[in-house]
Amino acid sequence: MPTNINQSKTLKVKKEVGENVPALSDDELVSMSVRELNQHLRGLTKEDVVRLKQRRRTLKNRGYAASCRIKRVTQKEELERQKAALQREVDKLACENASMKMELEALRSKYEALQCFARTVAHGPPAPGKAGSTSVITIVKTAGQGPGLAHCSAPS
Amino acid sequence: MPTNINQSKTLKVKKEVGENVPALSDDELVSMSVRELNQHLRGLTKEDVVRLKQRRRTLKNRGYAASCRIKRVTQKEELERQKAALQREVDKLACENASMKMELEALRSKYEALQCFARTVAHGPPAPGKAGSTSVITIVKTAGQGPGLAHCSAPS
DNA sequence: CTGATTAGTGAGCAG
DNA sequence: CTGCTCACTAATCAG
Repeated sequence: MPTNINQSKTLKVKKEVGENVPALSDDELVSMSVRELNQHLRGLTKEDVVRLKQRRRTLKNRGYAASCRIKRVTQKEELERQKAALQREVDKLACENASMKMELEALRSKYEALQCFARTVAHGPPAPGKAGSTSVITIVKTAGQGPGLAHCSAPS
Repeated sequence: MPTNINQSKTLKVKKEVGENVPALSDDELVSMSVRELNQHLRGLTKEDVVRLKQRRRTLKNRGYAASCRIKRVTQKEELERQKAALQREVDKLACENASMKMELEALRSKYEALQCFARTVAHGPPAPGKAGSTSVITIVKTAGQGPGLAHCSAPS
């Protein structure tokens, strides 16, 4: 609203001064180089020159303020984006962590079972009771792994 | 600047109308209940009432704008705070993850070593060579753990 | 001088 | 009406 007022005022004044000035629009004025501006400034009252330059400054400021607002929301969005990415990474790591914890526990069980078995065979070397050793191996196999124990359990 | 201008104008007008009104300050006017305001409104021109109410609205708006800006920066700080907390959690989880990975690998080594040992004793039950079994046990002990293997390795 | 930022202001929406 | 937010403006800062 105040912009329109200022604009119409300025246009009026310029039309009174002379019709060779095609009543610059805001867009024209704001996107004009300093050199171009000086060309349009020829033959104007010192007061009009000041007025026009001030209008240009105001228009420029309007754009700066808009940029500032856009930048503000952009930065905020960027922050939220980074936050979301970090949250995803936390979830991923937590998941990996949980599965590794399970894997570790399973391996510990297998290890203890194998330890039991080792103790058994170590204590009774001359009499490898088929029932005892086989049962231990069976339990171990259900714990998860295959090749190592399977190979180990193979009767020789 | 425009605020001061408006203020002085308003004060002037009120002083011209009557001296019973103690020339309300901005703070007084803005922090006044509607009931209190109505008391101060008695005996004023309809125009003055409108002017005073408008000034109050403007002052209120000034406060609202300030609140809005404070809220904006507060929210931004909160976002950054949360982001930092998530980053810390990521670091913590990544650390845990790495140490668990190492633990898992160590346990796997121990497991394989024990597997080797078990195979050895299973293959040669009647001749438990002290050197062979002891050497395997020694290797396992360097891998990390103590009690399980130590107990297992105890010659019986 | 140019561009960015801040506080104040009115418009306008939501409750 | 109250409170909040947006766009605009002038003032002011930084380069």
